[in-house]
Amino acid sequence: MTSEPALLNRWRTLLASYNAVAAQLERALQDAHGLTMGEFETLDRLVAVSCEKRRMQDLAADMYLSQSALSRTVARLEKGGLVRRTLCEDDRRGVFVTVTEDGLRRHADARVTHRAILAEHLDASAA
Amino acid sequence: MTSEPALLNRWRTLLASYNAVAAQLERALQDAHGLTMGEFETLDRLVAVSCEKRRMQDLAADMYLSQSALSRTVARLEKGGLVRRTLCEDDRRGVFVTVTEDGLRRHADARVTHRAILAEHLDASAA
DNA sequence: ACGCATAGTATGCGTGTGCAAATAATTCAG
DNA sequence: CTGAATTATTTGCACACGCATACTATGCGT
Repeated sequence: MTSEPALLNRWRTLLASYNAVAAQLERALQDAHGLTMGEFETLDRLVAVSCEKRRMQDLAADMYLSQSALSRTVARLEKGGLVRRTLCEDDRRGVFVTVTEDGLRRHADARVTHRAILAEHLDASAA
Repeated sequence: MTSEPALLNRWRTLLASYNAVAAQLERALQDAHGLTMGEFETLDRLVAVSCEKRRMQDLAADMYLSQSALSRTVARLEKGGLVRRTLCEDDRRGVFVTVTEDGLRRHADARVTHRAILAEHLDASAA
């Protein structure tokens, strides 16, 4: 059990760190690659297992986004041609999501920016 | 200088911790007190120096919110009667913000919820 | 006094989000 | 085999946010 003021302190630190980094990330990814942070994180997770198709719910599982937000995020990515949604034949309630060639390229580019921002702003706001 | 995978790891952790706690906080504060996280944080900062009036810009300084967001947040708080905006006589460009009696009460109530959520969810997602 | 650059706040606009309800497909009781 | 309960995803809606811009008030040079 942690003391109350210590908890508050940790929260304030977390809040500050997160917002500092997130703001820069959002801005940089948007300006340089036209991607939301959520869109990039989604791509990042998809690419990590690009060998296999992933269902929406699998994606949602280790994402901080709500199901509805994820649905729309994938929709945007699909509209941009970075991702494809295909019906799951086994269980037609499910939807498979796969990264396209374009998606792979955009992700590779954005990844550089992403890492750069982390290196620059995550150390600065370290705990 | 930190290694690249380590940075990524720290970021993922930060992301997860923040979102876990923030989501619960937002929900709890909203359900129990009709307050946004931003509204509560604003109140919290105002109450901390309730002896003195604070200008918008002073508030903005140690807040993660943009100026426009802060402006609207204070506007909402004012509409709810938790806060009062008065012109700064010295420099009439500035606006002073003060907490009302109602604001103090609501904050005191919400503070309990706030601390409880932190205690419950901040340790769980500790680094 | 006048105009011009600057500071402090507020507002129009578009966007992403979460919640709750809707839709679509599957499973299971009877 | 039919209808209720369940799972997977999408959509209607309202809201908070950031950016760029507009608006008001100071300060300063002339």
